Amino acid sequence: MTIPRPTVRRLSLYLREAESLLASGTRTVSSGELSLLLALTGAQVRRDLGHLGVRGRPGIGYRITPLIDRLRTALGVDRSRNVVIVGAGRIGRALIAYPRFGARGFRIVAVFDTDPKVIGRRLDAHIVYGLDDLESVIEKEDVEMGIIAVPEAVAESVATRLVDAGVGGLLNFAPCRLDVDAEVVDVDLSGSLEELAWAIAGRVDE
Amino acid sequence: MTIPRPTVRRLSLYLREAESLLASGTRTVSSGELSLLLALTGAQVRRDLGHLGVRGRPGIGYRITPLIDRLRTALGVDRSRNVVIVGAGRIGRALIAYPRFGARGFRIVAVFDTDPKVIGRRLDAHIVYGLDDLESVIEKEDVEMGIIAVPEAVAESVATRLVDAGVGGLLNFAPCRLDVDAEVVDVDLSGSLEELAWAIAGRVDE
DNA sequence: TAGTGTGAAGTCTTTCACAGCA
DNA sequence: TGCTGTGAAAGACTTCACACTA
Repeated sequence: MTIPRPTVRRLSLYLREAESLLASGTRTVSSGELSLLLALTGAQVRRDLGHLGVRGRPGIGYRITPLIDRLRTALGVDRSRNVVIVGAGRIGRALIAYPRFGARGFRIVAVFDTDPKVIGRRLDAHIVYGLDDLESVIEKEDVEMGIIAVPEAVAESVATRLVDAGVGGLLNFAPCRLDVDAEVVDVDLSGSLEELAWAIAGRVDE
Repeated sequence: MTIPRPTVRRLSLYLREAESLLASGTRTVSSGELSLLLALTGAQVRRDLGHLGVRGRPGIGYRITPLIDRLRTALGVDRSRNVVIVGAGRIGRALIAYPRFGARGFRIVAVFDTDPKVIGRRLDAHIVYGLDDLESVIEKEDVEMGIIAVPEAVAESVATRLVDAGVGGLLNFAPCRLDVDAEVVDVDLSGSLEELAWAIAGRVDE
């Protein structure tokens, strides 16, 4: 039972919405309600939740607590995971204390940089390590994921070192492809703005 | 001739790669070469470029200079566009001087915040404005796009003000849906990390 | 009655495979 | 010969529509 990638991306939205509904005292939600909140169709919501094996009750909808539990296990955020950030530049520093990471069980256990002026400095709760310590920290802290927030020029070499040290997943902010033997999710900031420029330019050929 | 959304997302990659090839002195590139560089298939590259009306030469490939020109006009980055950032927190500050925005013609013309301790302060080349100035600056500077880097609680009200003031496109970093009459591209940082967690958890139901 | 679960249909995207061309 | 451009096939995802049910 494999879940389509577009569904996976939506699971995150369902989880966020379900938690918010639970916080507001709601116990149960229908596919129609969720579809309005998230700008989807009811059929899509039912299909997506069906992929997870979540069953709703006709006439009622889905019970929120089991829904949240199932979403968490499906996304793999039902337990804590250790994460390192490589690159203590602007993007790296913005992510160090990003509260939503902590709320999903992603624990930033170390931050690395190559700049001697930054190494050893305290950023939020973290002392910045030199890149030399990468492998030892990853092993000691049982790191599962890495965030690449370094310049393009060194992104692939950093990625390779992370993967060789045992990291299985990379969140890549560098504007290039990472050719490594690990799962990679790219966050393409400029690409997203270009997609937006295309959309407002009228979506058509001039 | 409308371009599929998945193709649009790749156009940005082709543009990046083509510029890099041009810089290294290459004049011509085949679909096979591009597909290797970007981890796509040759057929996909040819189909994508075909959507743009770009023609290659059998036996040779695509001429890089016209390819770049065509990609730029298709993406709507063939001219400069004025952009504002709302929210001078960690994410907003990381984006103020993000060099790839400038390289694509996105000009950050103003940064806004509500925090009196930040308003009036200089961040890179920008003085932070109070939110009160939002509408006047947008009008004066002919702003086409806005970047939402504020907390979820105020994201939608900020978005509505931007759109009412005439901004046609929003890049949204807040973890919520923006229900506004404008093009919106979401950058879901936590969602991306959750997608990665799902991927390394084995992509299957336990 | 209000809402689920799901075959079947529809739509969108990718890939195949190959004629045609410089 | 090496590579394009593209019908046709395949595959992936979404939507329809409705029997079913608590």
